[in-house]
Amino acid sequence: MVIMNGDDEGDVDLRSMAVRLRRMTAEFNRIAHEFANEQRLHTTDVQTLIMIFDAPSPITPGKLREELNLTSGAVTACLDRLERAGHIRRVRDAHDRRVVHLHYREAAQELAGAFFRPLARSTDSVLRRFGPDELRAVATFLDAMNEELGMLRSAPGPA
Amino acid sequence: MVIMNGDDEGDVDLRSMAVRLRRMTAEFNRIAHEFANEQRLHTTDVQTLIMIFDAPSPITPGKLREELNLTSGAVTACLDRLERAGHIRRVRDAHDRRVVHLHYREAAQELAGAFFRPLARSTDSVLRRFGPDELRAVATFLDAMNEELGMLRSAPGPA
DNA sequence: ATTAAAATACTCAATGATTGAGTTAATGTA
DNA sequence: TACATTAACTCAATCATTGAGTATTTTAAT
Repeated sequence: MVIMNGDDEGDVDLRSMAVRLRRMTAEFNRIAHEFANEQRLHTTDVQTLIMIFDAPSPITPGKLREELNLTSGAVTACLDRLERAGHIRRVRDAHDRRVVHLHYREAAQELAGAFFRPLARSTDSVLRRFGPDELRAVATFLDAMNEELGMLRSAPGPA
Repeated sequence: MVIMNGDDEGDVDLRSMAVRLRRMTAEFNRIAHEFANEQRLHTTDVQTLIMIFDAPSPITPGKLREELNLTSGAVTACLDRLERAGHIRRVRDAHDRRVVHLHYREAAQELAGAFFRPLARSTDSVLRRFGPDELRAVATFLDAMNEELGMLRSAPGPA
């Protein structure tokens, strides 16, 4: 069977899909970096804010360290910057007093709005073109990718 | 109509889709950062290498500056590191001698292999679960997103 | 109870990538 | 020929990140 690389008619092969995915990641990163520059923030700070926002329940510095692949010192410095700028709040856990929970403030909500709005518009404009079945396929694909990628957490190598 | 947020039965809404996309970007970034650490490279270097690899024709430092949202000084430094490490080659354009074209060397190919292999395995394992129609839907979605995100290039603001 | 080990977040000096402002060289234009 | 533009580069200053170590709290063992 001949492997076709194009988007036009042929099968969707692994390589073309991987390039698409990498391209999208690059686009997202570029936008995040652009936004960070505008807001006098750092890319790390923006990534951290997004993590804090998207987390279903208040996240901890340790989890952030793991998710962003930073040292604990870098996380502390990043949280210091965000706290100093009034974007987040540190809250000590009452039961386990070693743990800190991170909450965002209104200032950060506005910031997040400014960041997400254009993205949401783009995403919405794309989603509108698809039917429910196709959307479900895309959602299932993304969920599967996220689960699969989540399993690639430095299986080898020490902590 | 009631907006449902879950993955189980309800419609796929904008919010849930946006979160999925952000999550995937975060996973990719984490993996790239992890790989960079292992290889004693920087995240920027890895991103640059990926751009050089995925570009259909040899890319220039100027294009990189634009894509990665860096200053030209940072790009030069990054390319210096990659060239010193034997990953890339700078080639002056014969016709416009201001322009430099970037080519990768074999060393970089091996590096890219080490980086992409696990990702490819994950992607492949996911793609295998979908039929041709669904795959086409996903591919179309990604293409549309990439085009739409590509249009979000700092429309306002000076260069 | 007491001690040791593990876990969480933090501190701080050193490193080094990135910025910001310029320079150099090549090309296009009046 | 002079002027403006473009592409890449240089370099001192800045500041995020690392790496090693500290402080505090919790868990497990004796």
